[in-house]
Amino acid sequence: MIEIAKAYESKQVEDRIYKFWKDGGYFKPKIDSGKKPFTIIMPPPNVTGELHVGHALTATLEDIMTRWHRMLGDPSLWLPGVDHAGIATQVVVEKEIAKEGLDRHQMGREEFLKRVWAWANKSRSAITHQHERLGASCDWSRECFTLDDGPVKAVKATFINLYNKGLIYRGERIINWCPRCRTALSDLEVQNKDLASNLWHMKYPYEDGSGFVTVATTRPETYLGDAAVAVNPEDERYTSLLGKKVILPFINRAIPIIGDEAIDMAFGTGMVKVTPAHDPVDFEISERHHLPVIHILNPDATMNENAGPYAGLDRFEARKRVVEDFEKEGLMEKIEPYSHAVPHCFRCSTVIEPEVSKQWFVKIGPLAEPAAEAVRCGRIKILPERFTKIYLNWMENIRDWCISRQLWWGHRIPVWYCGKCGEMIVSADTPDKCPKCGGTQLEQDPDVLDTWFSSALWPHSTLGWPDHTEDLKYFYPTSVMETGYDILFFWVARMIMMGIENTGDVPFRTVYLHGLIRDEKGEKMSKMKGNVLNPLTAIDQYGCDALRFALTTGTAPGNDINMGAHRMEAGRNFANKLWNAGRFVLKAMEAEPVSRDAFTDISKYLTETEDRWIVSRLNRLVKEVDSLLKDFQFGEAEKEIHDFLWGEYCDWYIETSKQRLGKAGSPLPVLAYVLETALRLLHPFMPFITEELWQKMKERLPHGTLEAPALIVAPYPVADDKLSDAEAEQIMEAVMEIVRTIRTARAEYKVDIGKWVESYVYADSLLKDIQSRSAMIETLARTRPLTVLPRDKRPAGNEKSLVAVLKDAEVIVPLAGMVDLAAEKARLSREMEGLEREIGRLTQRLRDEQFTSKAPPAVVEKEKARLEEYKSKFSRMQAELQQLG
RNA sequence: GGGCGAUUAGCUCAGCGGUUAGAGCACCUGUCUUACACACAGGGGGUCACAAGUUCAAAUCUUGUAUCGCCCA
Repeated sequence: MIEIAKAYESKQVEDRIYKFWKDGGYFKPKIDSGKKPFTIIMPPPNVTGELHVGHALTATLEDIMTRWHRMLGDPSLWLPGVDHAGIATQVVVEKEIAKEGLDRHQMGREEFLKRVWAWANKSRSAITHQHERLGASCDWSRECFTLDDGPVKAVKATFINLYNKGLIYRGERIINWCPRCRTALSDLEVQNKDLASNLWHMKYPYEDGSGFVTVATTRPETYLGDAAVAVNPEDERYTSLLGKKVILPFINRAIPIIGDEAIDMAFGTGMVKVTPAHDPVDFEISERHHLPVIHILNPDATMNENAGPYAGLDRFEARKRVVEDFEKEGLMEKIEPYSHAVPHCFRCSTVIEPEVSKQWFVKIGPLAEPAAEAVRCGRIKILPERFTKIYLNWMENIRDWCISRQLWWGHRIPVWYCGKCGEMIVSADTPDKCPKCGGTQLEQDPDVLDTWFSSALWPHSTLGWPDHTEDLKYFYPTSVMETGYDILFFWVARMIMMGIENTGDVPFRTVYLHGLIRDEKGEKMSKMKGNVLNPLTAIDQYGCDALRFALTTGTAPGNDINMGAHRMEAGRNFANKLWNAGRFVLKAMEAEPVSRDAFTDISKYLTETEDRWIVSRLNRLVKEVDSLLKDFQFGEAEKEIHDFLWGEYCDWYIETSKQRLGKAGSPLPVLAYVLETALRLLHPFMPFITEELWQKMKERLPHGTLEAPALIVAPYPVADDKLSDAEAEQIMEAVMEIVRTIRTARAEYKVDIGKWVESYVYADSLLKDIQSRSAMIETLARTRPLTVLPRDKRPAGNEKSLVAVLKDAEVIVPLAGMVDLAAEKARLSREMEGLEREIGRLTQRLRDEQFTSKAPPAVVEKEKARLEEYKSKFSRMQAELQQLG
């Protein structure tokens, strides 16, 4: 037989196993109309570059669910894909060509797009490779890109449908303009940052020269675009001023003082300037009062010709100059420090300009209402539940969605304009002449759609919509949408709106949101800080299973995760522990064959108490994991499996089995059976090491014992209550307690590791069971001779011994000459004090009629049993104390 | 300004109505015991942020306070 490596070497395993799965076709579900499928559409990562550890978490959680369902026998589809990520990718490639001293305008649209495609193709293969390294069991045959023909068709169909229904319109409204990207952005793509700035109190003289008014603003340069000064009509300070006019200094434009309810009387002087072209609230005011909309900025945020003396200046330079000029003329009443939210571009962090612009919008109300209702009535469940409120709050306060982008990379808007008659043609195919005037001078809208417009269709466009494909019929609505909570609005909310609109059904039943990955100190990872954890580096260093363990264990759904080397080390150590347990069992299997029936009916091999115990514990674990997985508590499920394998199977069962191997009544069938079941349980979480060990077991078992060709498609364990055995568990608890007690005694009195010590155990009810386990106790505790006797055989006397009173037994370790009698007495007394306190509390509680009548009977019974146990322990301790003299 | 989350052992976090509250790491002691030193055995360490309330029973539910973080406006 081939030597099995002493330590688990992930590098020797992962690529080979992944190829084995892929070649075996296990990732591709078989459509079976008799079975309910399980479907996850992967939220597509951006094609901007490589995956980060947040994507690794997404992939791990989705893989856990997919593998679990696949093992349950559900036709399971995990459909992978990548997002063209319009603005993000364009920014990245622009930076690339900037290194060559180029910009996209010099290059031209066509050349530039070639570069972006080259970039995208490279990234796509990198992303695929990374997913493979992560063990992702997704169906690569269905892999999709948002600019593939299918999604393109879906985008066009959706645009045209919505346009025809009047839900897409073109209009002049306030949008967010990024002067660096030179495109409009939606409200979601803006990040507000609180910045320390000033509130400038500027004076505008009355037209009639009778004085001046003072307005407070955070953006003094926009005075150039002012169309009015506004006060609240209720504001008694200013009612007499309504209708008067003031002059804008330096440009000498007269503007009226108007009254509008939107004005906050408490802000500044209660009198504000109104700049309709560059402020959302002011724009609304201007519509109510028919004020002129005066643009003062060029697309690159320099001042335009309306800025008079400031034309040509950058916006921040203009601000400086305006302030200086007002100060020089004594028109600056005061400048007070003021902190306020300033909008920034979420991709390039440039300060955004709110700006009136002609753009395409989605009228969102009619889409949002059914989307909100689907969550409100529970057709879609959001986990953790607290995000439901956040979702609904957003949906209920949503504003129309600006979907046109002045970018080149993306879905071109399917609209043409006739150069002759100005007719607008909305069409999926390129029209050759104007349907109105027959003109052939048609020009397509130069803009592309917001990336998130195509991602919104993702759960159905990937399955073939608008065509009525078999995939769409079978796999839609999908089961779960799993993603980070930071993407709730971008993705999930819009997918729900568009899914319902296009298909009439919700896109998914459950939304599972995970937390963000932070670094070890809890700080957000960013390239700037240099604290980014590259998943491939982590995998190289610790192994994929270790990384997956680190990402998902000991975390609660929706909570942020602090990642660092420590967590991955823990994962690696666990993998190694499991590997060595496997190595132990596999080696034994080479020496001693395990027959097939151990896997069909283990009960006939449960010869000893510990066999019944471990199988009983395993069965409890299976039940527990099942219910945790159903409840989306992946981390908790994984931890339970970890604790069982390490703390029970390795620490106790393997240890006790060593003495029995190779003899009659060998525990090997049980060792193998429990390990095989545990491997199946653990497989969704740590797929590589489990598959590798499972295959090695399969090789060492009679042909056909393990029916499945691979663990990835082996059945997930099902609990069998016939295997649970309370009696065996009680006996083993007593045995383990005895062993631990003797070990502690040895350690406390620094008994040489090689030295055997004598010990006595006195018991009654479990006497026979403990006696039958005495060989085991001897070995595990290195105690010999071990005498197990009924309590009435206990000789009187006060030899200097270490004494411990346990739940079902007393343990005496003589340790001649070493025991400090006073210390022993003190220890016993301390323990008794604690017991006394507990006894008092329990007695009182059980005497309380409220408790006995209101608490569930099981709880009352439990408390009674505890009281009895403590009382018994207490009186036995009392007796021991007396013996010690 | 509104909402959400966190506050539990030195650190990072689980637990979220029912035993005297757990894990990993770190720390201390001892072991290379024939699966594993990426390990084994043992140990120390916590008025579960604070206050009031609900309950037979609160780390767990409610309300308030404080500190930190996030989201929205």
